[in-house]
Amino acid sequence: MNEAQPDSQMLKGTLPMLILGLLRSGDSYGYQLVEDLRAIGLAQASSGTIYPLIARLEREGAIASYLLSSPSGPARKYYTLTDAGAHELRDTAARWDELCAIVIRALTRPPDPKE
Amino acid sequence: MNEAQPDSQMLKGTLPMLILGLLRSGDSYGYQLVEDLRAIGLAQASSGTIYPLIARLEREGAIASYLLSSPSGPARKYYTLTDAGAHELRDTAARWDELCAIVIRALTRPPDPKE
DNA sequence: CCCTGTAGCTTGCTATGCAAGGTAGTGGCC
DNA sequence: GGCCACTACCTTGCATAGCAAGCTACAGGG
Repeated sequence: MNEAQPDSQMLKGTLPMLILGLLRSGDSYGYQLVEDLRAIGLAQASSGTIYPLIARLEREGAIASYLLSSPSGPARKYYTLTDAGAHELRDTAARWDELCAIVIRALTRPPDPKE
Repeated sequence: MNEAQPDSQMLKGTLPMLILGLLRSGDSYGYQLVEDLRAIGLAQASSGTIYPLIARLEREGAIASYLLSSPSGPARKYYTLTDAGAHELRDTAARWDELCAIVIRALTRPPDPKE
């Protein structure tokens, strides 16, 4: 029943891609992004990871922010994907695909007959 | 022409799986494993990464080693997959599959209609 | 008045990939 | 002999990034 959770090391480098990917389907804010990540299977997603990450993405220009008041708490800081961010997402996804291909090659390699 | 290379962060946590996967097709040694990783597409694979990693895997009992003289240099330290290592490989591969599923969910999420 | 939920953020820890460098054995070349 | 290249092993120091823990603050309910 307990679904295997990807450990935190395995997650490294893929999280920015996940955030940018989520933002592609509409603007969002930190708290919501954490919940979205949990909803798609990343139970370990924590705000201590996400907030520094989105701060970095904004600093790098991949996302931009604006404030909107919340009906149930402090103001929300919404993030939107910039053109640079969309480009970055495509690049990162290409690297991800390449990594997937490498993993497949390593795990499906035929047995060495000389042994 | 230049194939996208997965960056080093993205690689974290998957390298042990790759090593164990390669060893499943036959015993090998550090130098050879580095070359194998390059052959399957990981151009950045370096001995400074692999040697500490296989040392850790042996310490943890996932692999075991034995020495064999080389026809062209110092003795080779061959590594073989233990039962624990095979088990570890299955577990890690399950976590990898789960991560792949999460990535797909994040990148193929339908656009938010409310926007 | 406190507790829960929402929403933002920081600090300190840790794991790990990698460049750089170091040692050694074998063989080829001048 | 002296030098270089290739093979083969290993270590040190650094940078990155995920995460637990903790902090502040607003809103509403008991």
